[in-house]
Amino acid sequence: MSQYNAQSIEKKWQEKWDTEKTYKCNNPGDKNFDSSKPSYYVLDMFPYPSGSGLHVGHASGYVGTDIIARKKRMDGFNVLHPMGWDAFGLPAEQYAIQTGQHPRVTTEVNANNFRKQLKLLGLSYDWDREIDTSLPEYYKWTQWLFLKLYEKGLVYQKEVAVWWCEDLKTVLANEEVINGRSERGNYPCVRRPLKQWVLKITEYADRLLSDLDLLDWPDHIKKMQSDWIGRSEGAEIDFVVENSDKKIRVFSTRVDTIFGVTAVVLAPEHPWVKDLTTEAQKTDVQNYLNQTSAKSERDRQAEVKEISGTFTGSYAYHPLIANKKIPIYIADYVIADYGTGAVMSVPAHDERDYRFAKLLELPLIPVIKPDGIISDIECFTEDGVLVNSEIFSGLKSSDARSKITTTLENKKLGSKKITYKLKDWVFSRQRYWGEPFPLSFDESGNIIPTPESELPVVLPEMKDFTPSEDGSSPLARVQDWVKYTSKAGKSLERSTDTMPGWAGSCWYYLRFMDPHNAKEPFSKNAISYWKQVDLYVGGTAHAVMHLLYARFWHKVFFDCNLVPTPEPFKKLFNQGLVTAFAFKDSTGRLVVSDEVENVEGVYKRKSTGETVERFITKMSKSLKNVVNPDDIITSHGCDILRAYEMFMGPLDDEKPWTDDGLPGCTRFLKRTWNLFHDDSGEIRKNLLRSASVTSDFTADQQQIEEAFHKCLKRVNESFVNFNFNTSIAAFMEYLNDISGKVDQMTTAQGENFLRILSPFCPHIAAELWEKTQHNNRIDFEKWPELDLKLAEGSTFELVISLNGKPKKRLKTQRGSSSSILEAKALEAMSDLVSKDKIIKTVVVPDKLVNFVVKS
RNA sequence: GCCCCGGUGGCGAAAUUGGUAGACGCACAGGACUUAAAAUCCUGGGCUACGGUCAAACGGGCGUGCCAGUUCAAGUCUGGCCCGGGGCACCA
Repeated sequence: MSQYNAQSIEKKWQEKWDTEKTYKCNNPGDKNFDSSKPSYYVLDMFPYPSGSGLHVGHASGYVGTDIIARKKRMDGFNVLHPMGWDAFGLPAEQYAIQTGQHPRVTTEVNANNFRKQLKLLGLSYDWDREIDTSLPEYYKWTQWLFLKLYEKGLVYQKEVAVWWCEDLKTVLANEEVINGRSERGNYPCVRRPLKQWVLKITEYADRLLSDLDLLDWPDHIKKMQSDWIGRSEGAEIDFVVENSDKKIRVFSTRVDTIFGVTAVVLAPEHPWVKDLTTEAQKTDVQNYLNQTSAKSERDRQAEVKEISGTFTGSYAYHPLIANKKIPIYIADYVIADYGTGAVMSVPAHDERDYRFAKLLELPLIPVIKPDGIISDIECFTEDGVLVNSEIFSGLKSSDARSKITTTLENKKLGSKKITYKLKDWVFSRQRYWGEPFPLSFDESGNIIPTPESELPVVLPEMKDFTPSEDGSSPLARVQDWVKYTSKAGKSLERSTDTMPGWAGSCWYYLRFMDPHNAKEPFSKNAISYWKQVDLYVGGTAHAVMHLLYARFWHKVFFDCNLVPTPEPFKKLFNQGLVTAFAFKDSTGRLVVSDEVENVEGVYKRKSTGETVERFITKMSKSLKNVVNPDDIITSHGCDILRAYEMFMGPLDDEKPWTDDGLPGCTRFLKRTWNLFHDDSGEIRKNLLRSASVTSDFTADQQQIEEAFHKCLKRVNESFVNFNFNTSIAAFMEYLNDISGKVDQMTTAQGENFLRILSPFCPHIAAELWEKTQHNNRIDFEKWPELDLKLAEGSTFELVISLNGKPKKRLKTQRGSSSSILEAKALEAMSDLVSKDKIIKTVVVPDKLVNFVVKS
């Protein structure tokens, strides 16, 4: 056999790895655990096993982490590289409902398909650690950990105006609603008061923000998190209402503008609106309230530019100006659940207040002047110098803020305050497919946590698990599950809500450390060895929700002494989305890919010949532009697909999939195969382990050695930023460099090449390793040591330039002194420059000589 | 509107601290092998209404979105602008 047959090699090795458990990762305490090795935990964001399976986009991230895991093994680490299923949650349930099956069944079928696909990619997971968040042996510990949050007082029940999605028949978290529509399915959502379980994530807001500094994460992700947390420093100020004992509390970051206040504005939902409305204004206010509540939340957000509001008839006293009365308004630009739901309106220095004042013809009182420059802007929103502000006039904005706040504190009319955009996390869902809460109610309505001995609270089997019309949870229909008698003999009723899909993923990375522990979520032993995730790779889609929630839970565990680190994911890397081409016609209607043909660079609809426009978008079933890795593996091979996905570009770049580059990688692996085989298809004798060794390198062997170290240098460098495209390029270059010299190649040189190839293309490397008489596994071979001298070579091309423009090149010994370089360059340039015209010479050793001449 | 990231050949892309722009591939063109094709191998290439020449070799000029600046030297640094992608969006 001589031809490179990817499929048979890959099948052989995948079966071997499976039965041999080559990539099994031992824990401290296990028989084969090597405690002398340091740990490395590299994790993919585990998938929700969808019905459509993996596409080539998922594969690129998984291949990337696999390359890193394999390299780390060769660097002598114990590598934890696991995979599992994020199986609970809305998408799984929606899919089950659509296909008329039970989610338990679809989840299993889909997971089987995913596992099969992942194995076809040759990924070196320890499959013994596979987990499924929807199995009782897993969610028992989700419930157990939830009770830790409960014990810490971080769980409460509250009647809150929550996002309700009529189509999904459930409550959604703030993070799950985008512009008034559900993130999943894009259905309209409305605000609705419902009693819900809520987690006090706001108690951790400050730490979630400041601990971002500890993390090696991409800046844009950190920024998205800090924007979401939305910390702002300011003050709360009380405005005493005229003829009343009420004080309206407002929040402002611009206390320095307080002397410019011309109105106090409440959100329409503010609880005091009714009380503050005078008889004369009653109709106006009622009309306005009707008008705003009729607007759906979505409309309110869409009409950002339009401002509206009305007068309540009441007045409040300015806290710092004696006897000055300020009118009280209501307006829907003020948000009820941010800050205090009320603001002091300073039209001269705030954009929205300005528009509001223009609309209602309120006066402008400028109290801040730009520092230095004269400006005639009516609404100046930046910091400056105070004017017209009694004793504070002349102060800079920042100084004025602290001085005025102190004055207000002394008068007991205000205080420093930090406000967050982050809200507490609405944690219950009125759906079936999730973890039941380990909480019950006794006859007087007290909350009774389920004792550990009675965990898990098993999700009851239901034939019809569709959401209820009235918004109550489907579990409420399982009466004999809801009502039960506790071991202590009390008759109790269970909470019928389930946890959101995020619950399982809040701690799965910890379970992977000790996945079969029946006594605890993870052992002290395991967590103190693995500590935290060293490298976490996934798409940017989870930048806010999953990553914020998991950090929150982890911090609670840290406070409970369950984990040794304050953060779960040390380094985060965002793999770029692999997109695909799609087509639309002149009316903007989508045209499925298989109806389109390329006629000399113009895309046309096959049936009509009409020109269509190509654009780039996510892969989706409906556009028929999903590319499945299985197909490429069948037609080309897994190693070829792996090499190509990496060769397409840096791992964090977004890129559209095309087949165009596949032939290049196919040739690359064929050439690799042929490197180890002679023309008759026999394995080359000089590369066998038993080949005789000569003491000195021939000239060719020396060149092969230099080419190898040049290649190794680039491959090593690609592990810094995961731009593995340059690794593949370096391999190809190596093959070009040594072509014609392969008869001379030594066994050790062949071995080294296979070693550094193996993380990228593990099957062909394993096969050639075996064929060259090695009976161990290449996967645990030591990664070769770089010899920088060899990598750079003994000579270089000296560039000689004139006024910065390269003119000549000279092969030169590396390490030559500046004076030698200058002399050589001068001699070489004698036909172009005479020495007396040179006004300056710049010499960069091992690089170039530049002569500057007068023009 | 605000914030972040990016813009390099026909295409995907590469390029330490500023120091040979276009590595490595794809596609393309020419050649070798072949009855032929596939496969394989070799060769070529940024652009140029410049000089040169029958043609070429060769030489010049211009080139990393645009304009300016710093520098002996700019894809890389600085300022302004244009385009594309992403995030946030009445958060007081």
